[in-house]
Amino acid sequence: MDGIRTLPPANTEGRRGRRGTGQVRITDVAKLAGVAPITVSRVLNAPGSVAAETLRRVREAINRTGYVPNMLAGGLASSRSHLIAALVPTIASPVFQATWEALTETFSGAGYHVTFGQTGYGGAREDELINTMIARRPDGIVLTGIMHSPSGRRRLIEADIPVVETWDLTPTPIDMLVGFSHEHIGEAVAEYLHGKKRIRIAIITAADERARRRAKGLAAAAARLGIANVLAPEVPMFVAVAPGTLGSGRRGLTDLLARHPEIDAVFCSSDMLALGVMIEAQARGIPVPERIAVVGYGDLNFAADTLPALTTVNVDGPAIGRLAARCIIDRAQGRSVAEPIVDVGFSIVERSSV
Amino acid sequence: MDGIRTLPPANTEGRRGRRGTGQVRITDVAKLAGVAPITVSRVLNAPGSVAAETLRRVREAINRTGYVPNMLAGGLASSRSHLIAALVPTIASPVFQATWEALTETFSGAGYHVTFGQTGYGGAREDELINTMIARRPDGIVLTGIMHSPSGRRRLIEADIPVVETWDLTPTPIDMLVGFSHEHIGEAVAEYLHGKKRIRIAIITAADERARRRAKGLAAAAARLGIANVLAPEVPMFVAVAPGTLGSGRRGLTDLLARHPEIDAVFCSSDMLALGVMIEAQARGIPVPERIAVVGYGDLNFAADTLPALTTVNVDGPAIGRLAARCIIDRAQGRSVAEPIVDVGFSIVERSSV
DNA sequence: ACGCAAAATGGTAGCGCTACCATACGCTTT
DNA sequence: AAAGCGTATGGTAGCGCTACCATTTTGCGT
Repeated sequence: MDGIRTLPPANTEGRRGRRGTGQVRITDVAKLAGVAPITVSRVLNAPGSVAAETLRRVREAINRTGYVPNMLAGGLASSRSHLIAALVPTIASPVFQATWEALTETFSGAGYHVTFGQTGYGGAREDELINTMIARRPDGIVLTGIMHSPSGRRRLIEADIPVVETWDLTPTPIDMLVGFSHEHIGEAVAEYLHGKKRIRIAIITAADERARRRAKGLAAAAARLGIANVLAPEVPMFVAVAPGTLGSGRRGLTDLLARHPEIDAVFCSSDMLALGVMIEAQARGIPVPERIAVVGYGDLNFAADTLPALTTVNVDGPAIGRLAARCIIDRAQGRSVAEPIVDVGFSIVERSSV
Repeated sequence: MDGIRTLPPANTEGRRGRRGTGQVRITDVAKLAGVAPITVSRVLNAPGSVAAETLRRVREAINRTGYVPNMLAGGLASSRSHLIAALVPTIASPVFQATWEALTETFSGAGYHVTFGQTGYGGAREDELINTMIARRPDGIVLTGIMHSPSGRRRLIEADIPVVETWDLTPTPIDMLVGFSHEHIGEAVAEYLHGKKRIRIAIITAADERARRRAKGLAAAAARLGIANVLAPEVPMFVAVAPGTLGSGRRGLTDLLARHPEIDAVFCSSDMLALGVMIEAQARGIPVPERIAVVGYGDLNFAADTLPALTTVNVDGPAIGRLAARCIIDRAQGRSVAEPIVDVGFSIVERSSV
């Protein structure tokens, strides 16, 4: 690939006084290529505006010197850091994985680097994180969920950085929004299970704000449909620490069965919880779906391979990532954003656990 | 918390010519507090060197103006970006999750922000990523696995940035190293299964370099122990696309059973694959561990809750993260690193699937 | 051949911050 | 009282890059 040997840092002044890092600078490349520094800058940032022969000479000088641009300096000078800050509950959650992947990919293709900040599920460190992120002057900020804290909202607005809220819906976004309604999901699942003649629906949910809203949506619809409040006034619920694990799914079913032996369906706030429920059911010899139906959320890559295959709620994660990135890229390039609020919807994937 | 209203950007020059972002700068804060800009800088970076009363005045001015430091400028001036670049195969893998969490946490406590770059499991984009990372002048770089490409090694060395390779072992690291031996894990599992009288060991592995080395270690030890080559010359193996999923675990067992019905143990390159194997066994009515023993890798948070509970290999991920961060922090603060090469080892967690 | 626009290149002056050294002021030491 | 020292603060000059405008060169129509 690059058989050319790298030249030693050719700055004649040795280590250049006491400051700086002694690395190759744009002026070193410029000298070697016999052009002005600004021309090297153009080769890197707007090669279309440079003559072919100059382009060649400069590129050779770049290879020879092993020059790597200093984006701190570039960002300071141009007010464009080519950095995107994404605030997420946790980086590793499989539910968001596809979204962050698509987001990163789309931004990457447009020359941006995405950096993640983890707020934790409670969103406790959100305000603090917003500050450290703004300090790096990102060209855009992607939020998971809508921003509630007024001080956070104010800081984001004052920073004058394009913001996309994702994975939720609100009539009053800070700026742009790509998401879907968690309440609607709960309602749709209630209606779906009602259609399958289930009348004692229970919920196992992680202590996560959006999961709770799905639960609320289900409870409301269940009451409206006249189910789940025949024997008990409310939908039986088990709340686990976020993020939900297989183990908490098992414990959830155990607990629900002890308190409400009559339940005939469980809606879980994640597929992992649902898998736990099915494993606990198996351990107890309870047939799924005959005796108890199970519905997950997330449509993770294992959902189709469980025993029985898991019926779950699918959200088009990659679409959220792509669209969110698109919003910010458009805005950064001065184009107006066609649809600043997008509802990507959801679907129930019917398999064998209901 | 902050009931103080934020002042409007108080720069008298309006938007300050055509450049800049029109935001609050350190000089604005300095003017309001009646001190020199450098004193504000000290309040933020070395508060111990500022008198108590000055500290108070400056902090009040910071709150009043809503000042957020510009780290691009600060990093350029001080050659310290307070940024750490971590190159990982994929951000979302549960196997690494605890490591990246501990890494981020440790760095965060020392005032650094960790930014991730995803190389993909093949490490295809590694070289390219190294360049874009170096362009941001991080104060340290954390690699997953050891760096093989000579051009990558050269660039990292020339960039003169502290580097820690993790999650693997080599006698010739670029700089520092925190990891363990994948070959040893394979050998230990072979010996463990041999001790349990298993003599027909098979492997289900993702197409990941380190997973392959664990497999090799197992095969070598199996041959040495005189097992697994009685009927077949080699250890039966099923290779799945990385990262391994529950589904590929199921398909792996199906395939192995068809080709080698005599197998009595399976070593999987991840707990998720192992769970798939156990589910497929259940679907076929094959008792685990009686007929087939299953060993996973990763000791993920669901391993104790599967049916039967999964015997697996545990690696102290948080320790790797913490130690790697410590190495770089020590180096950045000019301290010499006590142990530049650390082997954190591993352990086999015995549960019920063997 | 000439004028004029477009294309290519360069000079200068910052971007917002901190390193470096200088200064001012108290307080102790001899 | 003079000298010396430590502490707190400030002035100046960059860090390495790009915006902005000026200048030079080229192409092209008439």
